[in-house]
Amino acid sequence: MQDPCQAREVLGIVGDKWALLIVRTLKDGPRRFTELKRAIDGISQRMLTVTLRDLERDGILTRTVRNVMPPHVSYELTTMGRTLREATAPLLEWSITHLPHIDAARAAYDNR
Amino acid sequence: MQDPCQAREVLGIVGDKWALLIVRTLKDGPRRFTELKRAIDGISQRMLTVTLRDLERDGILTRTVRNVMPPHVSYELTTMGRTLREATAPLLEWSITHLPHIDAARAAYDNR
DNA sequence: GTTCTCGGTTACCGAAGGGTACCGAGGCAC
DNA sequence: GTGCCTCGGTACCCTTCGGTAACCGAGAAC
Repeated sequence: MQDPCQAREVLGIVGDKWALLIVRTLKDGPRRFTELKRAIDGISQRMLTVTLRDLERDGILTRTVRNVMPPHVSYELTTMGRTLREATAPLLEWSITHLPHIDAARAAYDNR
Repeated sequence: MQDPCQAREVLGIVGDKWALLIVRTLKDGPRRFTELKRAIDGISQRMLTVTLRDLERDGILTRTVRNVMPPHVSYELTTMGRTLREATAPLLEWSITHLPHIDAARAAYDNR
């Protein structure tokens, strides 16, 4: 790993809370906008729109519009997106397994 | 992975650009404040202070002060911090190797 | 005595994050 | 007709994030 400082700007994108969760949710295939909104608890409509747009711009996922009414827009990981998914999986797993430890550490810190 | 939504708040911490870079920089042992500042190109003094404090609070690293003058403060990963380091390594590596692809995708998107 | 160092803290302020209300067009019930 | 629903997205607005710059205190170097 020769230049971690150049990675800074990339981390600004993929090291985003919502981006990580979106990529994770798309791991099993394409999803529609509203499906993502329902699957990712707590994300607002605006943040979903904005983050999807950013990820599309960066080539992580594709956006496919079918011109029907009501609108049908589906999002799917690109090849690069799938490699990103693999790279982020350990971090997501870590977050879930260590959530209680972090809560405990934080409580201990705040009681000092 | 049963509850990705609870992971959201954890990701708010560890999925932070600066936190990822700090954890990475500490992988080879303790570092002093100014060493970190020099190693992590582009971080401001304020963000280094704030992020270190958050990571200490969450039990990712320890802060050791030696009461000498000039001050000597060193930061070191905890056991949990080292497991986090392992979980984030793939993402950092991915960021560095895919930086050019992302730049290209973004340029293509913006030219549309 | 002036200036440098380390490891911060604080005030200021612009930029970015993020929630809510609203939109448009078709379908359906009545 | 008239309501009201859905889907995907935007406009508005407030709040937090985060960079810059100034300051600190005590020793040490010049």
